[in-house]
Amino acid sequence: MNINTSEERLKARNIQPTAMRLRVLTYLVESQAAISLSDLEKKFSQADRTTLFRTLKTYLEHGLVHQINDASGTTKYALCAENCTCTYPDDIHLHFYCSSCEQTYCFPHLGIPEFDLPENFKPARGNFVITGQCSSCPA
Amino acid sequence: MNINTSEERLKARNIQPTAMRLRVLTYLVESQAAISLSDLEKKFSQADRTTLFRTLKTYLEHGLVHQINDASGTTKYALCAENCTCTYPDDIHLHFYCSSCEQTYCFPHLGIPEFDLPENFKPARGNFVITGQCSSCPA
DNA sequence: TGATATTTGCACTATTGTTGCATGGATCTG
DNA sequence: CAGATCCATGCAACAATAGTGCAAATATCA
Ligand SMILES: [Mn+2]
Ligand SMILES: [Mn+2]
Ligand SMILES: [Zn+2]
Ligand SMILES: [Zn+2]
Repeated sequence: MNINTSEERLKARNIQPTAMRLRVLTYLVESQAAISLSDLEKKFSQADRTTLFRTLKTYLEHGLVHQINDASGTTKYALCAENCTCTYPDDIHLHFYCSSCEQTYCFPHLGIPEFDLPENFKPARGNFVITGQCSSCPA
Repeated sequence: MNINTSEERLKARNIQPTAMRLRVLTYLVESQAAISLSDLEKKFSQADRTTLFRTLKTYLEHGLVHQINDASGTTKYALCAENCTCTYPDDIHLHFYCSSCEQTYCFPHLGIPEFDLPENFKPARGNFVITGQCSSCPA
């Protein structure tokens, strides 16, 4: 499947491509780091908070984005790879939260090793975050 | 250093052993899983929320407990090993959050591998949580 | 004992995340 | 195209968690 436009990308995940959803997706594509709901509020100040919240919720439910719980207290979101299903451990990767600039980065090439869980512990999802200082911030 | 009593354990971390702090520590020792502030509120309903909040904060600042951000929305706390300094990656371990019973487990024997971070990314702390179903919950 | 420092309790505040409901626009069906 | 239906949006309110300011109580020290 070849996805060129934002509209096609939404349709591929069975998301109705409304004006707002297209604009949020464009913002996500352009962002280098993961974004939060309050980031969206700042970017789209004319739109209602609830609409943006539900936009992210819809994206999440349809596997367009994944959720990141860094130590910042606010949930962040980042685009999934085109054919990602967010299954553990295949599609789970490391995240890095910079406590200086408060940006959260995806490291998709750093996969998560399989942990040797005790008998009858069934993994479903994973959240792996390293906190520290990123390369853009002075030591 | 040999730490037998709760009082000694607090003093070893330079925490003044008040009555409340001793009771909370005992509860932490007895707990099999990580606890939240609201767990403490239920357990010690006579005490003020703020006191319990600040007790955990003090424990955290003195390295007696470590903080776990599972996906439950509430921060959890668990006792550190006696000589733990919470440094990455030495003292960081995997946590498991059961979405059925909402308990959070420490797996201290499952260490965290060193990730090959890009140049000039300086790790300081880590939060590694797998969500799923624990061995006590029916499939 | 009196002075000083720490701990606790109460009342508020802040932030994030979430839901109910009414409205408006899009989409479907005949 | 008209009417019915469905979905997205906006507004308001709510809930849960986290955190602060300040004064009273308690412990510690000289
Ligand atoms: Mn990511
Ligand atoms: Mn732990
Ligand atoms: Zn940074
Ligand atoms: Zn369980």
